[in-house]
Order: sequence, then C-alpha cells, then structure tokens
Amino acid sequence: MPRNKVQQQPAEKRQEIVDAARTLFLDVGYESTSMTAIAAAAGVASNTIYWYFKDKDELLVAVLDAELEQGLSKFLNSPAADSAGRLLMVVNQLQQASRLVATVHTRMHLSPTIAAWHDRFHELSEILIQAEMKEAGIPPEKAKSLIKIWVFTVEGLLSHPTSEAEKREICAALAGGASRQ
Amino acid sequence: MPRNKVQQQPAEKRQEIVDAARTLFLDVGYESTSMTAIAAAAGVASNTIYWYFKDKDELLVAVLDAELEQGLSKFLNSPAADSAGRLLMVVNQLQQASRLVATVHTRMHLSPTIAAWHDRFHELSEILIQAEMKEAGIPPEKAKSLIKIWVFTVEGLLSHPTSEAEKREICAALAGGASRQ
DNA sequence: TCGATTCCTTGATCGTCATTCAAGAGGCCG
DNA sequence: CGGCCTCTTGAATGACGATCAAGGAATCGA
Repeated sequence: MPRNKVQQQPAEKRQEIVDAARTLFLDVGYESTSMTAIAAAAGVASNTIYWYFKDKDELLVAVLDAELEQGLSKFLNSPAADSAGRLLMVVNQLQQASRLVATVHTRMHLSPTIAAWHDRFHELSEILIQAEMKEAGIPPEKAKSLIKIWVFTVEGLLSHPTSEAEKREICAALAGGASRQ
Repeated sequence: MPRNKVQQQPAEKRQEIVDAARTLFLDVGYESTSMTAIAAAAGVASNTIYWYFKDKDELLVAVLDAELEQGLSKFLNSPAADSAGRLLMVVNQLQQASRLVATVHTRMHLSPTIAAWHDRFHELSEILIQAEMKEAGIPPEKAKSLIKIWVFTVEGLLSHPTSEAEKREICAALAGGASRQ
C-alpha cells in the first residue's frame, strides 16, 4: 500500500477557505454568498472547495465552529460579573454572527449537518446557563424552563435590531426574574 | 378611454395560487417549494404567478397575511383564560406555521417586502401583549422588556421542538415571572 | 361589425447558483 | 520507470427564480 504525496502539507488551504467563507458569511450573509465568491476570495477554483468540504452546509459548520470556539474562550476568560452583565456580554459577543442565527434555523430543516450542529449548540448553551444558575442558587428543577427562556431571548435579541439600552434592560429583567423564582 | 374585459372577475385564481402556496409552504417549507410546484398545484403555468405577484417573496407575504388573519381571529375569539393559558394557545395556534418563522427571519435580510411584513408583525404582537399585561396590572414602564421576552420566547418555542409539558412549564414561568415584577 | 385596448395566460428563454465530471499535474513508493 | 495517491481545475449539468415576446379572449367606442 503506497502512501503518497506530501499528505496534508498544504492543509492550510482549508483554513484559507474557511477564513474567506467566514468573512463573506458574516458580511453579506450565507444566502448571498456564492461558492464562486468564496473561491475567489480564497484564491482557488470553486471546485476546489468541494475537495475539502462535502457541500456549502459543511463549510458553514466549519465557520460556525470557528466562531463558537472564539466566543466560548472569550466567555470563559471573562471578568466575573453579575448574571445580567455576563448575559449582555454574550449577546454582544455573538452579535457579529447574528445573521447566521436565522440561517441556521432555516437550514436545519434542509440539512442534517446543520441540524446536528444546531442541536449540539443548544446542548452546550444550556449546560453553560445551568452552571450560571447553579451559582445563583436556583434549584435545577425550577431552572429548566428559565434556561430555555434565556436561550430564546438571546436568540431573539440577536435576530432583531435592539438598542444597547434596551438590551441592557432586557438582560436585567431576565436576571431579575430568575433570582426571584 | 375604453375600459375593457370583465375586470377582476376571475381573481379567484389569485386565491387558488395563495392556497396552493400556503399548503406547500407549510408542508415542505418555503425554500423547498419551487414556483413550478406551486403553479402545478394551482393548475396554471409558472409564469402566471408573476402576473399576480411580483416575486416569490410577495407570494409569501400573501400566505403570511392569510395565516395571521386566521390566527388573530381565533385568538381574539378565544375563551378568556389566564395569561399562561392564552400564551400557550397562541403558541399552539402558530405551531403549524412554525417553519415560516425561520424563513421570515432569513428573508427579511434579503427582501424589503419580507422585512416590512416582519416589522408589522412585531408591532402588532407587542400591542397585543401590552394589552394582556395592562390587564394583569403591570405598569407599561416595566412591561416593555417583558413584552420582548415573551415575543422572543414564543418565537423560540416555535423554532425548536418542545414537548407539550415543557411548553406549558415555560409559559407558566413566563407568566409567573411577569406577575412578580 | 370592426378595430383598439385591456386582462390574462403561456412556451421559450435567460442568468445564476450549487454541485459533478473528466482530466491532468506533480510528488511518493516499490 | 510506472503505478498511485493528493490536489487542482475548466467545463458541464441540472434546478431554480424570473423575464420576454406572443397571443387569446373579452369589452368598448365607432
């Protein structure tokens, strides 16, 4: 069995493609970004993308994972504040990827790949918020519904244009409502 | 200036197109429904649709308006219950159109027509919820953030598969959190 | 009745997009 | 060398939303 070629040496090209896609997805949106445009930005032929990714959705998952990893590390290394402050920070951190929220919710019905990513993302989010609530002294029993409300509200804030002041109010109302349960 | 033809007599064809589109949009989703399929279901050539509607988005708005009108009348004629019960009823009423939630949020970035409909929908929703809260004795000042939280949570419930029991819990938590502000 | 005007419908076509195909360049191993 | 793998590409395919040019049918003024 001959093992050939330099094997994975220029796998940086994969990263270049992800970077190009990420910029375009965040800037003009997934739907308005053609594979040709991504290829041009990455300096390859559009077919080349299909050597590294099965389809456009798998490329989207790569972008989402990159975005998630970056957001997660910022969140975990953040200066500890109160729940409302941490919530607001998450919202603002995710804001730049806000266009992708609707895209994921649309494409999860069309692509099993996106559906799987979406499920993993929600699992992770709920785990993180549960930890947040445990720290605030809310019993896991009562917390279950609140977690969903938090997640849905964050998604709503990302999907709809909201002023900074209003975001702050809403996060405070969420955190306040939680501590009073 | 001759005024000709029977003028709008067979405008029922427009309704047939909307009905066909509605069935397909709710069943397989907007993105997976081709204009050809709608035309076939309505018994016309695909071009004919473009005589009645500027584009696919305008047809979607017609479907959304029909769905909204139906849902609204059911909501207003509903037996008065507590806030949690009325919320849950709205969620279940909108459930059949749940696939369109993500579609609207995606296409509002691509189509001014959809963006306008989305804005109108949120205005209307917030007015209705505000009335609900006024009745519950919540001052409009405090209600503003809660309204958004309610709307976002309803959208979240529609976008994510949730068991009946969990929906009930979440609605109860929302209503309970509101009354305690 | 005749022609003009408007309403409505359609077959054919266009342009774009995601994706696939067939072919090949260039390095590695035996 | 010769076969085989990794990687890249120009060209094609097929689906879709949308447009075009052409007419049929109904009504009006003359």
